[in-house]
Amino acid sequence: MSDQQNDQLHAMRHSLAHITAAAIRRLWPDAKFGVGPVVENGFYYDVDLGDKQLSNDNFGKIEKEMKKIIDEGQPFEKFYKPIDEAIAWAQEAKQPYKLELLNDLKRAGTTIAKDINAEELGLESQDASKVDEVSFYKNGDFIDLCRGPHVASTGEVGAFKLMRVSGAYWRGKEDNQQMQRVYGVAFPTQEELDKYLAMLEEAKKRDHRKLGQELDLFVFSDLVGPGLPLWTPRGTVLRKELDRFVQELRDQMDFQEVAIPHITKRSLYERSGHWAKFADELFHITTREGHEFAMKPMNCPHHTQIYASRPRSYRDLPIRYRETTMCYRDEQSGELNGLSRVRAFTQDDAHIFCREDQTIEEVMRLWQIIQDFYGQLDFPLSLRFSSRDPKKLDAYVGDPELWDKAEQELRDVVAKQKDMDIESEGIGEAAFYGPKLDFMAKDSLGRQWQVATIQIDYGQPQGLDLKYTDISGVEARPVMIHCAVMGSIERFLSVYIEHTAGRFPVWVAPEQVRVITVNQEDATVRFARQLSEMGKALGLRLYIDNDNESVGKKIRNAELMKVPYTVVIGEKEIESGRVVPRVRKDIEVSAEHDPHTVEEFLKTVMHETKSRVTKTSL
RNA sequence: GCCGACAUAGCUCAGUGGCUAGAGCGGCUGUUUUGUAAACAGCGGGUCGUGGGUUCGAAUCCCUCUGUCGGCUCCA
Repeated sequence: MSDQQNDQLHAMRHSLAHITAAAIRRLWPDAKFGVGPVVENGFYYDVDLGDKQLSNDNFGKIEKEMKKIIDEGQPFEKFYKPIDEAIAWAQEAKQPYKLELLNDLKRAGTTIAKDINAEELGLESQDASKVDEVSFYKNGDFIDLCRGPHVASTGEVGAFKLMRVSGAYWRGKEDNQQMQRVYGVAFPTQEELDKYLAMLEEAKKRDHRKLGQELDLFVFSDLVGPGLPLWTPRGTVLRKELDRFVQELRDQMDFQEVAIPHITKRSLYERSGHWAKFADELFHITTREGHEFAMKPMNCPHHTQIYASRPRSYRDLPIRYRETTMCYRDEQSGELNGLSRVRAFTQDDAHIFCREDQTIEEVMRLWQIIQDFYGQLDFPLSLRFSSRDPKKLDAYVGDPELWDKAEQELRDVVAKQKDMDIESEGIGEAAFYGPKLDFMAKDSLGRQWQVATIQIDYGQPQGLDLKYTDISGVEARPVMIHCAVMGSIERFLSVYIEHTAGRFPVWVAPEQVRVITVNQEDATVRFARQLSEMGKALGLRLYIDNDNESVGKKIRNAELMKVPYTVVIGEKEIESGRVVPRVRKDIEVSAEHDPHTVEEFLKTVMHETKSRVTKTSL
């Protein structure tokens, strides 16, 4: 899409936000309005209707009113008011939220409280040198404080649909009044809107919570508690296979596996800095003797204590630890969501302790692991650079100079990588101990998810007083590099399940081959068992369906479970000793479905498993 | 945590103040021995999420708690 088209779409969506507000005001004249910006795929408007609760049932009415306004083809007119007149207008119109914004504007030269995103308030271009004038837009009798731009008239806004209403804090602050946020999506044409809505439908169909249930991958128990997924045998296969792949890639880089307890005395986190920052999010434990412990919310402090257990020489570095292990965080109940946000999650974690002169090379090699992993899984990656918030420097541990150094090192690594560039900057999204390179995976529906991360950390080695002896016999401070490839396996699987719609490639599939018997005769069962035993000897995951059901029914069941290969065993197979594998429909088949000997068939499946191919060769 | 919606059998769902709460699928039993996406019959299966209230009477109305969902806030 060209910039011009982009600007046009932005103006359409922004104009629709105004039309939404205008329609709401026609229906509820006492409505108080907050802000109404453009967001991804659409727009929203925050409103305060007093005691009146909006629900989806009201959308028909609001949309009808919006369509009237659109049909009226009201021109959008821009005009300016001196700031004091604007304030008088807000008082007159009984718009306390607008009044607050205008008063801020007058006082501080900006409406933007330091802690709020300018774009979201829709006012960043109300520039400080011109505080004596504020821009307004008017359509019909609806006037709104706004920087624009808008389309020429309400008749030019394309296709839209109101989607949902939800609570939202005024100016995004938890202590503030909660308003009702009306969301809409909008596109230039009905076709594009329909396409977007179809994508949402598809996303709903492949929702990992739904597929997790249907494919028997994981469950939640009310007795165990929210945010604590339990993995079934099938789901556990996914976890193991993916993790094994990560570890094989790491083994090429000489990582050593370590193991740590899942709790610690509070003193560790006081030293690392976690206690001060995250005490509320820790699961706390008090022993019967009154000592305070906590469940580990991450692994780095524990790992540092293995490093610190003996004197280290510059010759020992880099020391590379890896461990796939569970962490526990007391997330707010409203934050929990399927596998994407849980209270117990598994990190495929790694920590490197190295000399400063080794940092860049180590980061580059970690980067390679990440690329290999996501390349194999057919995920395009993009890069996000997460740095300190320059306004909240006290929220971080470590010397500011070392932070600058760490951020520069990460940028240097990016500069050396030919095939990827920083796509977005997450200012204020760094960890409290160091800046991050975050890798975003784009799934098959075009959605982006943060997955892998590489972090350079000078803060914790300092706080925990890690050292080594350098070449001149002097004590030196190692650098710590954190790297997770999947990040949280739970979260990664939520993405991967939706990316594949549960149609996992053969090497990941919990069940690779289903053997279906035509009847329950001895010879049939014997042949099926033979095939299955041979497969298991090769390390394959096979399951025999010998139920007293029609072949059609058993095929259907295998299809529903998205098993990649199904073979039917009956008289023909017993006589010929050959099978005709049925291949899951999404898999591209290069050859005809020729009969294979059992050995040939199993060998092919094994080859696909060992070399982790995504497409089948049968 | 906050705002709102929702919670009926293992699953998907019907039942909006009035007989003993239903269906399909799944489960079990029997019949059938099946050839590439659903054989037939029978039988089980529910403290209608929890606790309280209103009422002659509550799955149904009200409150509490728990859980789930959509957002907000948060995310080492």
